Amino acid sequence: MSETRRRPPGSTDVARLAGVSQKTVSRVMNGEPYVSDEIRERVLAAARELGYRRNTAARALNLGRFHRIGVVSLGSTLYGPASQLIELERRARAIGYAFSVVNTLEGDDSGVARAVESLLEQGVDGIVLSEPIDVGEQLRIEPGVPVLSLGPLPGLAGPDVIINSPSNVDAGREATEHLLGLGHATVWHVAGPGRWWASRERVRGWRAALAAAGAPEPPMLEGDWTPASGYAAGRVLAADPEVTAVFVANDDMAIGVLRALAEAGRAVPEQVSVIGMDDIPAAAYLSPPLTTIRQDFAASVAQGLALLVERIEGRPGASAPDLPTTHLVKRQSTRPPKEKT
Amino acid sequence: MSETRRRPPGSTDVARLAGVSQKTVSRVMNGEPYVSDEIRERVLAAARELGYRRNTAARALNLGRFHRIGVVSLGSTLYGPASQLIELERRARAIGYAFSVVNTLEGDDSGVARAVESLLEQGVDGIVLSEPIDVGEQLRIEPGVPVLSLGPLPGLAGPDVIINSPSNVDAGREATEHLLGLGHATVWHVAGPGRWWASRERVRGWRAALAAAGAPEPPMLEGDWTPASGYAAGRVLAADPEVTAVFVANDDMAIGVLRALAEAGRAVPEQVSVIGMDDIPAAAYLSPPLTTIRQDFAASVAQGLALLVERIEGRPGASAPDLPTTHLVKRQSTRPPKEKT
DNA sequence: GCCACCGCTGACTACGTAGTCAGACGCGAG
DNA sequence: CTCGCGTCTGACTACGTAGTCAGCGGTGGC
Repeated sequence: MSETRRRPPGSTDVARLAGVSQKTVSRVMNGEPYVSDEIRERVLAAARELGYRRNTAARALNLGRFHRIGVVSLGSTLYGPASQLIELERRARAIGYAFSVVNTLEGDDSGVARAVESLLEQGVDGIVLSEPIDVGEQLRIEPGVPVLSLGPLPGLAGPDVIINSPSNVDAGREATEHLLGLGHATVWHVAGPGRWWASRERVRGWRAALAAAGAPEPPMLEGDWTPASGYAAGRVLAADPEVTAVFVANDDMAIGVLRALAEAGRAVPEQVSVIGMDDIPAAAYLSPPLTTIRQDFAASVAQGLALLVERIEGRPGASAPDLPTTHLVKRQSTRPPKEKT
Repeated sequence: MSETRRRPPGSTDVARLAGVSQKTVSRVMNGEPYVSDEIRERVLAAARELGYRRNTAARALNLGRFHRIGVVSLGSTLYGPASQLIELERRARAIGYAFSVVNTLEGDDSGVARAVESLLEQGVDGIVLSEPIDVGEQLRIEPGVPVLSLGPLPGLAGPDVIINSPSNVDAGREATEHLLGLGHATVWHVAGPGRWWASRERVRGWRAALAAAGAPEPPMLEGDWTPASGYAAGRVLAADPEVTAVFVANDDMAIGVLRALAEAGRAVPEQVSVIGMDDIPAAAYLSPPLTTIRQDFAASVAQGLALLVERIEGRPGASAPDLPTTHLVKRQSTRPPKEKT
């Protein structure tokens, strides 16, 4: 007569088997003090026997917490965002939080707001905006749910908003300084989409480095992170003999730039130096192997999540220092310019 | 006297404001029939005013369902797996399911079992094994939670297991046939890691195509999906003048192979044809642009998830037909072999 | 010897939702 | 007019957990 369709065992079932009260089972499962070793053992044995597992729903209902953080991602397969997402999951799980993702399509303006709403509906204690891009509307977040934005975002405001960003300005500066340091008169830039905060920051770093060196600022090209857009920008650059050094805002676009330069017969690095960013696994195996800037997502993500969880759990928490999270990987796509033209 | 720390409004609060019973609010929120239009409007207005949102925890507790599917992923940034993951999320959300991810590190043998356990703990109605790789132990899944494996997996068994795979055998066969069709005497193969089901399937397709054409089967090389491992394999291939055609199991490794061949002075495609797999965005911008096999994850993922949800919800469901989900993208890295040596 | 206190345990209850069941009302058929 | 039915609404309850508080027995101080 198995009319009960295999309802998973509850703490009451364990309690019955162990001959204790339901509350005692709860105490044991939560590792609370004031339980004798003998009873603790008996409860654990009973739990093991029944395959007992705490019911998350009941727990969340009672505690008012889900122990879950939600992430709004753009759903791209780009190396940078993907790495960051993986790192977020790793960290979240390490500190005892489950991990939900909602992807929004870039270009869908109401996407972010809808994604946030969807996360709130499914129940999360905090939200991470993984790749901050400008959204058309003002983004108003339900008070009570802290939001961590991995980069500042105009239009995103509220008492529960935390901003914590990897140092993209530094990255842009470092790339540009590397090329200037090799002796190039100036450095061209193929930027990412202007809507992305990360793009704009890299541009700022580039500008800052040029200004500091007193180098003229060439017109900026803009891509959309894809090799195709890099290729388009590369054709423009290849047509200009003045161009001797290019900072491309990610490695994928750099692949396109490399291709365009090769097709135009502009040798890299002999005639044109190219530096990318991200250090994708393929970077070392391109022709030529690509000099690039690598970001340490692990550190910045860990720091951001720590801030978020502090806010969620209401602890004060010492705000960690800003670590340097970016460094140059020298390969063979950059070198000093040829003597004179 | 705001001693209540902003407890989110519940259906009772909405009911009070609308002057109806809590049960009626529940009916309205679930779109049940037998509610007069007037009351429905009043309830909706009250809900809007209070910013009411159904409490997922209470819902899940009552219904015994979480409306959430969990995915065990390998946490790699590889294009294929990443695309598949994004597609999974998209589909899951489209059919009303929330989406949890747990990454396991490859090589950690107990990783998959632990990841599954972690998903069960956080509460999911179904589990997807996104990139099936061999696990050391037998994988025993808690009965009652259906599991969808995106590929068959030895050691994975149980009444609740569903297998649904993209056609990797076909992909391997198609790649090999393309090269044979161009006139190559035989085709070498750089495979992915043997632990991955996808690798083994592609190998099977390769072998089948060779056998069908009566072509000799050269020794197989094995990489780990990375450009670095492709480079290592490429050096071996470059040293053998017999090699005129290579099927590389993914585009990333193909980048490494291309690099190794270029360094050895073996021209692609003049001396050696190379075909990859995945059609990563960069494939069209390599030197030379890479011929490759593209998989349609959208179709296979949608089908697999549909099967899983049928099982979860206990519906019978017509099993969809196996769609062809793979096709050849011809670019410039393959061509007929030179006449004689 | 009495009381206070500590260590341990359990009864009771709240959390927010939806299922069950019963009751109220209006309307048409007999 | 009455009966029956269909439409609409609400009271009550279960779901599984953990917080609160009370109670029990033993021990040490006075």
